[in-house]
Amino acid sequence: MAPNRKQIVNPADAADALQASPDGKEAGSPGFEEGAAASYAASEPARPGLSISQRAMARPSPSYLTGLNAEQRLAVETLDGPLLVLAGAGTGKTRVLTTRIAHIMATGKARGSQILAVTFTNKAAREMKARIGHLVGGAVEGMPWLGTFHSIGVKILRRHAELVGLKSGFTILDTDDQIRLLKQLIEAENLDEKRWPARQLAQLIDSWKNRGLTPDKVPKGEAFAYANGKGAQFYAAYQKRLKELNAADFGDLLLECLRLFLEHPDVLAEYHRRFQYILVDEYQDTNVAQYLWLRLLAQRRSAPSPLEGELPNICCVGDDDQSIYGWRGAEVDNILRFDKDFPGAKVIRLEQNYRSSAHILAAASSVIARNRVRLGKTLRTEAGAGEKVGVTGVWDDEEEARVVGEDIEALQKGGHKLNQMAILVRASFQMRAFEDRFVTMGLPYRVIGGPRFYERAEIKDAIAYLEITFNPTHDLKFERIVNTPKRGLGEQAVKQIHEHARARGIPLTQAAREIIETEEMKPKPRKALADLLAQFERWRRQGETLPHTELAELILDESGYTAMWQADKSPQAQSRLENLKELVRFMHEFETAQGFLEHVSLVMDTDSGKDDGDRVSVMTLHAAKGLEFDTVFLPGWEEGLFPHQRALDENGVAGLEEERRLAHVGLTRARKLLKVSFAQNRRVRALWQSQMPSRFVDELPEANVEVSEARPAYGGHAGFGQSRFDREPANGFQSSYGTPGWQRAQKWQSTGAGQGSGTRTAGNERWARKGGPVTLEGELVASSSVVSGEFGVGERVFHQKYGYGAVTGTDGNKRTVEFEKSGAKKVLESFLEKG
DNA sequence: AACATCCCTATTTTT
DNA sequence: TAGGGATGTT
Repeated sequence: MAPNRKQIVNPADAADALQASPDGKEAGSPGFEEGAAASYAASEPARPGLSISQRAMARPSPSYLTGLNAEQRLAVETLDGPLLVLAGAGTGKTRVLTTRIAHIMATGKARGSQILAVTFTNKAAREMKARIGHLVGGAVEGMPWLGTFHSIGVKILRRHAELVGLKSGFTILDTDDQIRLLKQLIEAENLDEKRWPARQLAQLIDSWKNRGLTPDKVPKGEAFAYANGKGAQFYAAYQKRLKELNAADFGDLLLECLRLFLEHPDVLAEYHRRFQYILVDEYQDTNVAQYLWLRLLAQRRSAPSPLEGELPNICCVGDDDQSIYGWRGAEVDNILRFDKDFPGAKVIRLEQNYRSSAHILAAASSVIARNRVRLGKTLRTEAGAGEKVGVTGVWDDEEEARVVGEDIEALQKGGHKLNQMAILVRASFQMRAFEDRFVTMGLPYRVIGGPRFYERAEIKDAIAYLEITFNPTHDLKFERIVNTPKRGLGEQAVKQIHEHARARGIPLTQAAREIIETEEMKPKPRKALADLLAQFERWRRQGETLPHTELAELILDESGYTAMWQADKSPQAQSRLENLKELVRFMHEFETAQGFLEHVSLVMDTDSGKDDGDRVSVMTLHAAKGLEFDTVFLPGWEEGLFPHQRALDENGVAGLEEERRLAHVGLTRARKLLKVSFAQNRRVRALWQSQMPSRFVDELPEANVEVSEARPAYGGHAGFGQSRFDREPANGFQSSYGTPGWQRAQKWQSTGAGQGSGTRTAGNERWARKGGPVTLEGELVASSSVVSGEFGVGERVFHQKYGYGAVTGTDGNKRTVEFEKSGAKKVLESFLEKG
């Protein structure tokens, strides 16, 4: 599908297309907060309470500026004109952003309410609020325009809803609703839903919206990507339906805002006056629509004060090397092009890394340096060399999980907190092996990301009940729960309601109400429907008096929804009930049901970030962006998995580079310890595949890597054909043997419980390790959990794979053994047992 | 309406 | 292989 959708429209062209509407009368346009705008003038101090001398004293070095390095400080103090802050991983990006805001307010350049600060996630917005509050020493109530693109979009849209064909109370559709709606449109067109899935259309429409394309602007060629050219028609029909339903989907929150700004320059001008400073977090993740939105807001034609130049005060912070969301519309190009989009822009690079030790940083830098499309940064650290990056080859995913599990246990014994360890995978199916292993080990872990709270069916159902109670015209929510739990309103009944509604052009609930007055429907469903409608009505009345949380409980109860799950004997039913309780608990944080619903439709993370103890985190690389851990495990570095084959197939070099950025994100999550691994064999769907180590493994510089055991003796094993591990055994792999790192690895590999030598350099940690990676002689053997003692020459030993034999030589942690059945082999001592 | 069976698909995922 | 969704059967 849409193979080259990214190439077709140049964002800049799209911008021009959208800007075609006249624009120029905002200069003296009357009205909105004219007076207020005047008092907002930048020369006026925001804190008139401060005397000049007080402010002057604060000027030399306000306390919030101390501790910033030179480049950070410059980024904070360069207030006027466009500024791009290229903030490498771990360089204090959020600190700069928040300090900058504090600085703007402290210097009296603008008040909190005149600053637009956008983030991508609610989490980021929350964090910024908290940190600004900390800096300013108080509440952040003064920053109403700090939020996600979407939440700010909604806020603006609600104020001017009528101008784009909505009413202020419009609802926000989630993906389910969106697809249900499209399905109906597709059915109405008598299109084969099999051949043209609604899901695909939804994605297509999303991608158009991401690029700021309204139905009339969809490129001809792309419209043909769906149903032989009906794509754009469906898009237009869909938008029309949304307006009828008084609803907007996520894309609309931005796109309709854009339309609003373009069609109503006076409204745009109002925001021009309002926003004296604009700050954008994670700029590398913006899509075209967001870019256009920002550009419109930033490019005010008339400066509010003659003292201010024409240059917009927009500051974008981001890192092109951490752009990993291209697949969902992000345009790295936005950040790459910043200085062209905003003439006169200054660029400041934050290159001082405060997170990782030198080996880790060097490894990460070297990998990302292979990307051709990047602005380029050179990260520095003052931290010590630290540990080299561990690279391990293992037999399969099971062994990988075991090895990681053992490492974690050893670290834990050495006093490391599980909270400071993470396993970052490329694809979520990889998590399973780890979960299985951790469960058997009894190792506490938590999975981050995964199916989100709000995406769970029971949560959506509960929300649908609430929504339909307060908003009877919400057809999609009605449909969702008419027959959940089953109440005899099957396909037939729903169809009947639908037809009536369509014929009369009324919402479903109203149609239902009319139908039950007639004899049209069979008695049974008719009664069920009448009961349901009566319930809606009753709940609505009760909602006027009951607190919303009690109402929610009542609804879940009386609707039979809770009972439905109680009766369900599937294993997940219990957790679903838990989730419902959690939802109600969560509602307590809101004043009203409406407030809750608004929040839920936008902020779909519950961030039940309760501290549930010391646990290892397991998550995808994508989910890890922005986080950091002392120890990071990066399993599954295999060609096809990472870089993912599909990224390569669908996006070629660009896809590879995004995968490489993902690798870079993963590597830079680690503070002290980083362990990369790859398996020779992995079950991909049904069958076992032999895997080749990822090219990214080879891109890790020799000098910063410590290979622990991975060389198969014969290159015949398909998996290793082209890797360094066998391409250049002499100076590649083997050269590591002499390094201190390698010797250290040997030491802890051979360290067992029965042995006293588990201590290791670098700090006071003790590292104990049973078993180890087990690639030997091209064959892999399951390691026994039984830990061996020391075996000397002449001792009779047993090996799980090769059987009995006698030790004939020693080499570090390896033993040469003359096996009775299979001849001489060199094996890791830890796999030997007493014979 | 409930249950069985077939068929398809299978990275990453915020809002 | 597994899970979900759609279709078919009782």
